[in-house]
Amino acid sequence: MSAAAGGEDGQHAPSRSPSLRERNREAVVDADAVVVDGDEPPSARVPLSRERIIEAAIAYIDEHGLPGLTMRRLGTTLGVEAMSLYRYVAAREDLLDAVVETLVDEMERDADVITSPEHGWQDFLQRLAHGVRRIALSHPQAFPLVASRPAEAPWLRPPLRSLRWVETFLAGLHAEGFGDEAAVAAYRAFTSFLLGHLLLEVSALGADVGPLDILSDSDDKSLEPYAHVRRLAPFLKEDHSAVEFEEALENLLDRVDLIRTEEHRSS
Amino acid sequence: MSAAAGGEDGQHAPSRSPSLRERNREAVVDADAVVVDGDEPPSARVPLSRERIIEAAIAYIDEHGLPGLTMRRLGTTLGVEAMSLYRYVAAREDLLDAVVETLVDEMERDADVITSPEHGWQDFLQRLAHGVRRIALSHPQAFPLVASRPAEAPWLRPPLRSLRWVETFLAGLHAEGFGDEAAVAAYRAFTSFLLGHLLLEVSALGADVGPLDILSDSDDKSLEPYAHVRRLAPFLKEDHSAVEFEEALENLLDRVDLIRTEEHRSS
DNA sequence: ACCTGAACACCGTTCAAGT
DNA sequence: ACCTGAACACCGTTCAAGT
Repeated sequence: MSAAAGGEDGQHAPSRSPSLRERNREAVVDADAVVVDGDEPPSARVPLSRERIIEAAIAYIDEHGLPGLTMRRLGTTLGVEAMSLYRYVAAREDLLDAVVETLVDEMERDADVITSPEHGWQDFLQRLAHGVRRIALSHPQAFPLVASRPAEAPWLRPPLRSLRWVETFLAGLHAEGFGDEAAVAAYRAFTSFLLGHLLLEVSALGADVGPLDILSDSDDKSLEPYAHVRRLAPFLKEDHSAVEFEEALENLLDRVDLIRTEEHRSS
Repeated sequence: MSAAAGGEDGQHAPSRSPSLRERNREAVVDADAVVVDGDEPPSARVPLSRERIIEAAIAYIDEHGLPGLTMRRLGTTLGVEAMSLYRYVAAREDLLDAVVETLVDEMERDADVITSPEHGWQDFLQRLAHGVRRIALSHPQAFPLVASRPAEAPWLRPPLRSLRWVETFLAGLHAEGFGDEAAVAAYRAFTSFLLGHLLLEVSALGADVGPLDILSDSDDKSLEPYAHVRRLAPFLKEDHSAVEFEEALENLLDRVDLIRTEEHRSS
């Protein structure tokens, strides 16, 4: 049924992606400027580096999907044989871990995300949530990795799965007067809210435009037994992800507020 | 870092799994009893079937993880060459789709899940939620597939991603007096709540027992800059997944109640 | 110091051939 | 009708060898 679609993507991947190449070159030039500061051979081949490989991997996943990412194809993309990559990454698995880490850290360079509350904890959490959402939406193919890679510890919950972000989160709430248990409870609620929404949003983006999508305009026989689905099709097809996100975020903030004040009473 | 762990699992998979074999045999005998009804050759080799393959695939993923599942190894598990599988499944991708479908339909055989409300919609949704949770927890390695396989349509949201379950959901709420938009909004809220919680719970189960897990008992130098994480470690390490789930479910039901009554006022 | 050729053990998948 | 042998094009990964 859906096999044909799936079988396709693992095969040929013509690597015509000028923008990718440019981005890499740019990134490396930046790095050199900082480190070597002025004596790089002018027209020499840009050398490989871990960062360059990871960036290329993210770009490749964004363009061709995760299953399309192959050490050999990634090598070709970088103008190099696959074996060369192993100087910088231990294995494909290691590369995928690095991709997740880089994605999560991308928020640090997001100007709208602040690292400690300036206008109250609600604003703080709102910026954090929107920052993660921006990442998810700009890397819809790669984002699911953030959820599916095994975490380093059970309490390092996706999508805020780095020590640094957990620290930022807890420190922020602490500074805003949250008690210890309340901060942790808020962290838990926040992560599961974010993960559910963003994964769903991202999965909707990648949904097959299959036979079920024609469902609205006619009485498709395959929908025969599903009267309610058919009747509600117009509503189901509407995309409310943005407002849904805002509403759920509001609700979450209310819950967090409850958590906060409840703790004040009891402990 | 975590590369060694990841690299390991793709290699050797000694197939000593008597329980698996037994389950398959049993399943097939059942099927034969219904279809052929009495004239199967007594000690003949159980023939392959799509169901048997899918069941075996689920069992294999549960035991060895998703990346360990290989057409060739699955064949061996079933006492057959890999090529034989292609009589029943179009491709590995097709098999994974079938695994997801089977998992989702497993709820149908769950006695505690009812297919239309008997004691109000809250009870109905509660049973549904717990049913999905039971599946997730009993197949922690396979469950993420439910979220990551591309959906057939954007509005078929994981983890309730079958026409039948969406119909059941909508019909149930409709019967309980929900308006059209309210039922759809409830479906959206319900799925994202479920997905977030279950994915997080399942991912915690599979978390590496790595160096970060020792974090509590000593002042690990790697935690130096993370004062709050270190201080809150005792709280972070506590596992509250069950109560967390119940609380979030309660909250969701409250929200759904709001959605329901709001619609009554406006439309 | 950085990259590659050649090789190994594995993959998914096809198809003509066996029983 | 059902399964397999042989083959193909692809993988990840290692390591000795090239520059």
